[in-house]
Amino acid sequence: MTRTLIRDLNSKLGEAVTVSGWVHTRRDHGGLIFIDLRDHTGIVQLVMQPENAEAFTIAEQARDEFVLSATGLLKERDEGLKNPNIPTGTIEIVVETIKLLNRSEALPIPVHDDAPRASEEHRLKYRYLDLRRAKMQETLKRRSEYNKVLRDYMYEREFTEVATPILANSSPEGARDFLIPSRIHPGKFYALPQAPQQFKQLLMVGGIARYYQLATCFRDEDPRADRLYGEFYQLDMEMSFVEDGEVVRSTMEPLIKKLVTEFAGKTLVSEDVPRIPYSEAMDRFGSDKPDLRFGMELTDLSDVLANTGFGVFANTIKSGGVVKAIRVEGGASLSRSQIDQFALTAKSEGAGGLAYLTYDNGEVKSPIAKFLSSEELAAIKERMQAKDGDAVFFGADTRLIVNKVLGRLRSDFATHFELKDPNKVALAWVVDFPFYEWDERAKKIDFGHNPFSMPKGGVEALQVEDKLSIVADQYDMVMNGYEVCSGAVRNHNPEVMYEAFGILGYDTDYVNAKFGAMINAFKFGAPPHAGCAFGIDRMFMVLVDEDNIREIVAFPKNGSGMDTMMNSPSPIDEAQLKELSITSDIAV
RNA sequence: GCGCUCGUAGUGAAGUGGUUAUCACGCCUCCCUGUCACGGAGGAGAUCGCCGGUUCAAAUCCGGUCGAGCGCGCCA
Repeated sequence: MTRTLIRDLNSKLGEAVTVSGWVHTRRDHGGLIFIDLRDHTGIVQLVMQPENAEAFTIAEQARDEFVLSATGLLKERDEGLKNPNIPTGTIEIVVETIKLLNRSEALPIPVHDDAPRASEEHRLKYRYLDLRRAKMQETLKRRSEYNKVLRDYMYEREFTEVATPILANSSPEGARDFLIPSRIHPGKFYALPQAPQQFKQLLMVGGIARYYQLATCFRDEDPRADRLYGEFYQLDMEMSFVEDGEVVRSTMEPLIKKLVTEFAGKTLVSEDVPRIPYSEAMDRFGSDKPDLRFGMELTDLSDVLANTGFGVFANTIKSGGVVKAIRVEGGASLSRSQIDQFALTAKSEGAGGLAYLTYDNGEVKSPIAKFLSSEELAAIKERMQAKDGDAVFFGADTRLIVNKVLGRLRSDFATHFELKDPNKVALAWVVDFPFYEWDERAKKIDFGHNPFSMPKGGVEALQVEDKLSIVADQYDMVMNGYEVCSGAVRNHNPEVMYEAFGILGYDTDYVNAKFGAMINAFKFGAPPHAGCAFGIDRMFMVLVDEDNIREIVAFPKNGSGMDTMMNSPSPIDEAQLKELSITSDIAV
């Protein structure tokens, strides 16, 4: 008899049916056994009665996660026996025959969603069992739907999906590469692409005016809760002959809004997606990826406190630093030990300490209040618009450190006071990233983001005295405090490339050697082009309310870059290494 | 590479110097004909991550080490 999916049973009442799946739970009453059988569409109750000895014996031996195929009469349950708590609670299958398709040992981790969840370490080691949980089943299904939305949208707008090479070339800029030794060319290596950046620009030169790809990207950098180790996916896209805003406003914004409202069922904080210059984002929010679901902006108090008697503030300002503050609504309710925790966080971000004022019953309370004049206290209250119940937290240091510390605190306070509404999504474009940045360790300037973007103002803009003031025609999209996209108007002019690298001290030979394909291609009628890439794992994570990116990937690497289930990475035997002309003592 | 937190039966947790290390789920045996996280009786299962130290006494305190999570560095 053909197998029926459990979700389709309702249309077969009164018929003989066959269902296959796993033993979800078994309830043995001695003279009557129930088994809840689970397939990928649902759960149904099987009833085994002793009159049917063969089936009854198998049911007696069955245990959790045994694999069964059962045939019997599908009937509506008698009144009083129905269970309104489950979708198939009004029906059951009175079993005639059972086939035991496979057994299962006692489970190392629970498969039921209502059981306490095992540690991530165990879940990843037995991921194939973890994936049986309804939550994980649902997540992978949603991910598939999400990918379909992306593909359908791009296809409908006449973007051509092109696969670019996985065996690519090492790039001198950016993250660490994964290298693949070449067997045919001893001593030479492929690299897995960190992004299809150069290939997609070459596609523009190749006349594929609208390209996209759900591209696998590889980077050998340490992971985070929102960053996978090793490999991740981008919705990578590029367009030729685009006018200002065509990539961002007319093409990608509607897709992201559709994902937020239709796919995720969330509300946009603002239909209009603000463009915030990088420097303004750092100043107002202390972050280049600010969460705009809440305010709590950073306020500069350096002018008010320039001549204060509080030495820490005065000395900071005198030596060129700044004093800024955030007002935390309801912050006066924080206990001393809670504030100590936030102070610890502030220190971990580079602060010397965490000064604060609390407002209660018309009074200011603070360990530092006695160092501040009444005029200064009044000015702070006025500037911060502080009222009873609030607290004001200060950062005093270089502008860089103050922004970093207060930006982190702003986010942590918002989490503490539950200001991050999971049903809302705030989008923003952060624009005007610096073309060059000062590399403190190397004591030289380097590319800020991406050597392939166009400096705003073209080649003339590169002539200015202060190279750090040059702005790139480059932008990020921020979603609830997560960077989900990076894009740019590309540089399609070899002269600008040479000039941009020349400022860093690289001559044309260097550029020709490292980016020969692009430089050559640009000499043969390269169209102006622009594009972007969305980190689609991370964006999906935000849309489905997960705070760890490994939760939305079937087989992620752990925090040490290992797959403890497959035991990778693993040693390679001597013969394989020899074939790759790798001679060393690393073989085990 | 650095910082913070954690490591106790198969799983998840409790135990912060002193009886035989506690509980829940799971597992094993037996009983049970309407349960649905079935119920009842009994049982097995832990060198408290590892090494060293302090102490009359260490799961507990100290040092080291290994592993995990989070953060920093890093991520054009």
